[in-house]
Amino acid sequence: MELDSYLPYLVNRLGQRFVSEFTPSLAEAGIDVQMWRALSVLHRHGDLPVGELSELTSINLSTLSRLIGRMDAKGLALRSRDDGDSRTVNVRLTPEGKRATEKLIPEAVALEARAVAGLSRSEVETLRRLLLRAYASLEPTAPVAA
Amino acid sequence: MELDSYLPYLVNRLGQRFVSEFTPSLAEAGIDVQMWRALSVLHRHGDLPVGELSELTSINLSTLSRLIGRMDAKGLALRSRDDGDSRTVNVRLTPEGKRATEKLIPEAVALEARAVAGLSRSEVETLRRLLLRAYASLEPTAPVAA
DNA sequence: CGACGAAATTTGCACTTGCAAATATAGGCG
DNA sequence: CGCCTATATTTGCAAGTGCAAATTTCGTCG
Repeated sequence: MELDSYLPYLVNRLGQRFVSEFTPSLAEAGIDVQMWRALSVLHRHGDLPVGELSELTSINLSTLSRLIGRMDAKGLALRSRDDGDSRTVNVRLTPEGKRATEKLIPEAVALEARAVAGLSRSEVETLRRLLLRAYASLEPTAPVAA
Repeated sequence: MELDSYLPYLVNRLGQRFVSEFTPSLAEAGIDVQMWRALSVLHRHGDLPVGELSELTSINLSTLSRLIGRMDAKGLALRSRDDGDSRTVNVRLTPEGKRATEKLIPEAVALEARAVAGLSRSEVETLRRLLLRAYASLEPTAPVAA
């Protein structure tokens, strides 16, 4: 195995760099990376059940459950039992959560811009598409030729 | 910000999927993801000072220090003060550490293969190159147009 | 040579994490 | 309607994690 061209290595290394570069911006707002992930997904998708939020953020369910507790305590998000199926708990951003998220977006955009500074527009598009395809290809539900 | 095409999101999501898909294989060997990262980098590079290992694995120094302790306890790696500069501690795989790593490589390769199953050889190459360039572009030492 | 600031690593501490077990609610069946 | 299994979420527990402070050694300057 050639580690230097091993895809999981390259991907996670870049991911970690995104994290460590963004952490300082978040820290100013008293937010950590996991919380940012939840906030940005909720901002994009609106109310979500805990389980779906877990899938969309790739945050472990039990971890997420406690994270939501912290977001609640900070006044950034709320829980409410679903009307239809009350096994389900829906999470929603508070206005303050929305504001906090939007305040961070410019920095997030700037970070991405910095990462792709050396790439052409079409290279960026290519990168996105390939990441999406690799991700889909690892879908746990239907990946292997069963 | 369009989250669904936001690069840090796509990258970290794929990275997390690599992790969660590989974790079971590792668990059988009593190894966790961080330990695997250290093992594979040491396998590739040979002896390394803790600091360099930290950079190459993207593992926080203090975390890594303790991780090395665990690897030592498991008989997978050894520490030794550097001959030249004894502030430096070098980490080395034991034969058992090397064996354990090599035993896992086929599964790691298979995972990568699964991820790129839908991509052509040249698309995979493109993906690698773009990841590398984005990574380099975020180099903390010389990134911003100062 | 002894003192002083820099570099590499480790440790104290408070908090987060994931697994597995527990809880809460649904929905189907006799 | 009550019971049993499945689904959604939370919690107990035993680690793992990162920041900042402490430790160890180095290299230089007076």
